[in-house]
Amino acid sequence: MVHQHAPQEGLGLLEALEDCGQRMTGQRALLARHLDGKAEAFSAEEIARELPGVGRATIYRTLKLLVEAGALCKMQLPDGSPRYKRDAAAHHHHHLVCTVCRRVEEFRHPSVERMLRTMRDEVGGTVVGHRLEIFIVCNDCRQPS
Amino acid sequence: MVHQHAPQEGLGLLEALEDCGQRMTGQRALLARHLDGKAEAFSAEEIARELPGVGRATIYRTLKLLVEAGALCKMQLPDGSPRYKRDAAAHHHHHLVCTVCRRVEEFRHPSVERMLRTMRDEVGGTVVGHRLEIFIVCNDCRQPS
DNA sequence: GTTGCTGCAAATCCTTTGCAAGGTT
DNA sequence: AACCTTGCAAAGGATTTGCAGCAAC
Repeated sequence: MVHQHAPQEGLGLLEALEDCGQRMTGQRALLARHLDGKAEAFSAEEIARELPGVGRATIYRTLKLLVEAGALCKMQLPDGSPRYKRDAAAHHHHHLVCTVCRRVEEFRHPSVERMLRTMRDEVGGTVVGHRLEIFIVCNDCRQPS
Repeated sequence: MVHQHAPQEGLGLLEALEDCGQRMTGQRALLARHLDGKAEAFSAEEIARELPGVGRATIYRTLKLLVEAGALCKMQLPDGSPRYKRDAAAHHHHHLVCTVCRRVEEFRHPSVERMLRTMRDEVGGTVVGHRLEIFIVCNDCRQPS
């Protein structure tokens, strides 16, 4: 079985910001609390809609901070539209994206790590990173014909 | 060794368009001939600059046709900026992106296929696609300190 | 009191689209 | 002739940025 990370809380996004030496403002606290509650991937626009009290610019600026802090990861759906997701795993993981409901799951699997280790040795050059997304139709979306 | 596809010609992009039943216009021929000469990945904007005689809209429309025809693939650099690349391999492959010079190579490797086969069985849901990019510093960019 | 943060609006980047005119089959 | 394609300019989505005012440290 693939190990799918539960939508656990981790450290909380506010803490992530504090750890970067950022000032603690009302907007950031609001945003962090709001995002902490999101198990699923979301778009910046969606957040702007849900938090009319926080300016769009602040939302984008804060999301970027959180991505840089490693507390969120930014990814793209198959059609290229951007989504953010709480980084439940403290570290390295990959994404499983349902092409129907657009839900995103994080996963780890030894076969992926094995592949990456192999590539590290085989590739001409130094591997500095990667991106892996697997597109699926999830069990919930596979209609019970 | 990874099998890196040489920047070979393949079928030519014009043929790809013909095969889709598209009309053969002067702009399309120009664009196809121009892209045929490109070994490296490129941006749409770059093409628009290089072919001032062809309208931006036509360039985007034709690039999209070529992507749908499978003759080009569209990808994103690590920073998210979009790039197109001639699809040298007739089929399925992955990308090696140098984070310094931004050059993109296609590659295939059995370890990747093995990993995908494993994931197909392990994942909860039906796998319908994937995206894999490995970011490197290529040998040319690794400065001879 | 500094320095950093916010919001607004304007600006940017990448791309799509409406529409009238012209090219292809 | 019928239908597709083109180009222009406007529209659109996602983000960024300039800047003045305000809040955190």
